[in-house]
Amino acid sequence: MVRRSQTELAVLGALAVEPATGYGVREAIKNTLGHFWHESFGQIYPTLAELEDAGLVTRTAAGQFAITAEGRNRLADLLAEPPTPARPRNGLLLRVFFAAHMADPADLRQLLEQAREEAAAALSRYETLADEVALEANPEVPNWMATIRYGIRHARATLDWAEETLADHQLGPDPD
Amino acid sequence: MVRRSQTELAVLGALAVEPATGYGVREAIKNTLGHFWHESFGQIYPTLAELEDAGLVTRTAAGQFAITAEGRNRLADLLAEPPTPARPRNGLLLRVFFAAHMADPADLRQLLEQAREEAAAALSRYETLADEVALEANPEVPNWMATIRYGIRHARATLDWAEETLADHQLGPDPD
DNA sequence: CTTTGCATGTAACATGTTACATGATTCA
DNA sequence: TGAATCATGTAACATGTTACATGCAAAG
Repeated sequence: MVRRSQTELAVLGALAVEPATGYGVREAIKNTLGHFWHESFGQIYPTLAELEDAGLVTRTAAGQFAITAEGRNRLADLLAEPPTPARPRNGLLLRVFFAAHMADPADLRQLLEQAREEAAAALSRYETLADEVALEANPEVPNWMATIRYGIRHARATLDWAEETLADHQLGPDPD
Repeated sequence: MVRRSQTELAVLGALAVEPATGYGVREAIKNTLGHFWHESFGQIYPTLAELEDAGLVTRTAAGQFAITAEGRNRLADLLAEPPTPARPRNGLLLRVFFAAHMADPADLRQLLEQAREEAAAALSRYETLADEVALEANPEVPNWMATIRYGIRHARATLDWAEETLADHQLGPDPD
């Protein structure tokens, strides 16, 4: 039984798409799951070692890790589990909530403007990503697109909220 | 210099609103910041002890913790810092992304339905909360409302996404 | 009088990041 | 040949949760 079930899920999932080195698993996660998931090497290598011990992955002749039949079963089990509830920790909202205690009201404006810029940037990254993914020939594409659509909706929610809140505080949009 | 800057910010912020016991700080965070922030006792008590050592809070005669002038300066400094970027870890999207490897396609449907229910429940909690907060006589109310509006927009984004995705997979809404 | 809520704290554990050490390969 | 990228791993640290121990006060 391997702990770290969420990391385990991410690693097994990545290897279910295609075999990869530990480095490659991290690249895969960074490039394709990057907008909603993160793993560091310090998590990936120990997890791969444990998965190998448990017979859920093996090393191929080419020096890559590949998922085993047992690994696929384990992956299916993990996918059926409800997501572990993440405790909320939103640094942006924490600051907005206590904004009355800021030294300078401009601090709030800057915070909101930065949130707006980041959301706008995220939005255009998602649009590009959606175009790229749509071209791939893979039965998993609909699911991948669903995660991108989630990103788009939430980025737009943040963008609209930031603009609304800027207007609400009569700080107005950046005139430059 | 106290580490744990985000916990420090949450605790100082709570005490800037009004003095409280350690227990009360946790209640305040749970009740008012609950939808976007979380702290456990294991974080709060050591942080309060460090804040006291640093002269940022003191114990009142009534046995409560109160923020000092230095504490308010520190709070203003922390509020001016950009939010520490949270590494994304969305267990729902992780499962959706790898849904092709689920044992049973109904698992995806169940996942999405649960996300939809949770978002709907969150939405109605926010509506209630907004009504309550609107009645409070406190200059911070506009900022508090802003955080609730953020919650509403994001809950609605999740709700719409879940319904869209359920329809997309031709699984349809739950007929019961 | 006993249960619930208020209150404080710690120790063990789980999780996760960062910095470092090391070396092969590729490409300019 | 030198820089960048691929590749593996560990150790120290930071953060955060959970379970436990303890006791008081209020309410029923």
